[in-house]
Amino acid sequence: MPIIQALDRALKIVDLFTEATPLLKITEISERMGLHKSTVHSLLKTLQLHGYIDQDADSGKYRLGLTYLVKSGLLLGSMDIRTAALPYLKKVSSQTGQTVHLVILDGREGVYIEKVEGELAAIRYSRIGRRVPLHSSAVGKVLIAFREQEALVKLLSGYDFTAQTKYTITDYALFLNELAKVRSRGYAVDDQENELGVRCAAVPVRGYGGGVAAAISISTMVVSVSEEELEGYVRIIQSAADEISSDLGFRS
Amino acid sequence: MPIIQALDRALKIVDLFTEATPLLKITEISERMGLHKSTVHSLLKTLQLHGYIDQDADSGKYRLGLTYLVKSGLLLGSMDIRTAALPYLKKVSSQTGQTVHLVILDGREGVYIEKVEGELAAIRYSRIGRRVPLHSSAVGKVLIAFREQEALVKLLSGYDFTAQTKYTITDYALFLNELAKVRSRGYAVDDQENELGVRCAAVPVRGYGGGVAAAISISTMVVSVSEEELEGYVRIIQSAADEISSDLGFRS
DNA sequence: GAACAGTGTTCTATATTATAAAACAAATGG
DNA sequence: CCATTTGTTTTATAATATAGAACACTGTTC
Repeated sequence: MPIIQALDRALKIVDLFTEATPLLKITEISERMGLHKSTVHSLLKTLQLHGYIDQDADSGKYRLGLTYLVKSGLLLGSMDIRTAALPYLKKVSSQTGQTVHLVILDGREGVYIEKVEGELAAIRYSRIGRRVPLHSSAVGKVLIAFREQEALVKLLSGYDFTAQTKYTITDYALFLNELAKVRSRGYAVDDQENELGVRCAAVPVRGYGGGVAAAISISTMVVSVSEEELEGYVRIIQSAADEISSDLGFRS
Repeated sequence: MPIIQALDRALKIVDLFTEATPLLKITEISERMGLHKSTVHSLLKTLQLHGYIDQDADSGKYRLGLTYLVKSGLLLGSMDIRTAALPYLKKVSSQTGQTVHLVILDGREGVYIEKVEGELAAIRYSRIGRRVPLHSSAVGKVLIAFREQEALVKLLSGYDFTAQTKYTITDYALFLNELAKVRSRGYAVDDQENELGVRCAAVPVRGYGGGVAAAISISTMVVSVSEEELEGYVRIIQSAADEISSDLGFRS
């Protein structure tokens, strides 16, 4: 097990910032580490670049950076939503026999963070961690439909509406129209827009703050499930999503 | 500004763990970083050593470690207590003309995290970040007096009762007795036990959870302030501490 | 006010250390 | 059961971290 000295030293330096000594000078650090000033300086600057430490404006001393807050929030957030959702996803899948997904927004794409395969359908293209376009998927539509107009415009400026199938919406105005429909109905549909032969529906999961934290989708094969049947499934994933949202602390 | 490559790469790797992709295989990481597997492996193992990433038990995949939670808690905690306390410390100092300290526990020592000098007294030995023994200071006594018996015994096992002055309590049993007195009175006194000519009083500041988060002390010169006057000061720092505790979310 | 001790920073040489290739083992899957 | 893909270990080399020296800057002390 080879240990990278530079990295190891840097993380040990960070450990020097305790409740007792939240502010440290570069000289103090080099003394306590038994390292040269210049060595410590280089390590500190690199840590600072990533926000692991900050430099006090006037005193010039170093303190722990906000990256720790950011990453810990991320840690808690993602842990919660998956563990909260999984039992409900399994329930929906066993009720319907279809494949169910949990997807969150990452930049300008959706990302599958959970998948429960149904007995009836075999959806191949999805996999946990895999990315999915926003404009060609039900989950993608749900993930951005409820955002504020301003944020939405910014997100979609320069967006690449590449056609995935012949049914994919490739026009900006048409897509905005589609999103308005999603808002009014409360759920999104993708009718072979992402993959031929596959029709999906998706509903939003809301987090503590009320924002859309994730989307749940159900994927069906057009040859075996009609549009009417899919609408029935929508009600099922809707109530599952509501229960998950409630578990996450959302009150409507 | 020289950037340490190894450290920079390691922190970039950590950044790959997003809400969207909380679990990553070593191969995925090396692909996305454009680095060799073995290089990534070494970096990961070193990060893991410090708890910045964890390895999933059965899948073998990596995820963000709990160190982020620990350090962010630390960050919030220390930031809150100092900013919350400072205005009250200044008020006490200007009211009394004496020097006021804010001290927290770090291992088996107290550490000054704030100091407001009074006009009348010039306390030389203290300084922010400097350490003070638990057994010879009023703040030290307060910091540990309200801990549970079990934790207290563990903390004091093998404790070094070095005499700071001829008045220092150097006996374990006598010290436990002193701590009992602190608990019953609600405040602690150090009568030239840490420095000849200096007499201090200290009271606890309680955090959100109810535990003793810090201690506030007032330091006086024995030649200018009588024991009776010091008792008057105790009431002043007591109410200051209560207000700070309240600001920190403590409800009695 | 001048000398001084302290600070953080930049630059440069060299020698240590990170790096990636290869070889290995262990698991996965068709 | 062979073929892939995985994570890990080992090893050589070359790139990189390291610390020394020199720098500029601040604030203290006499």
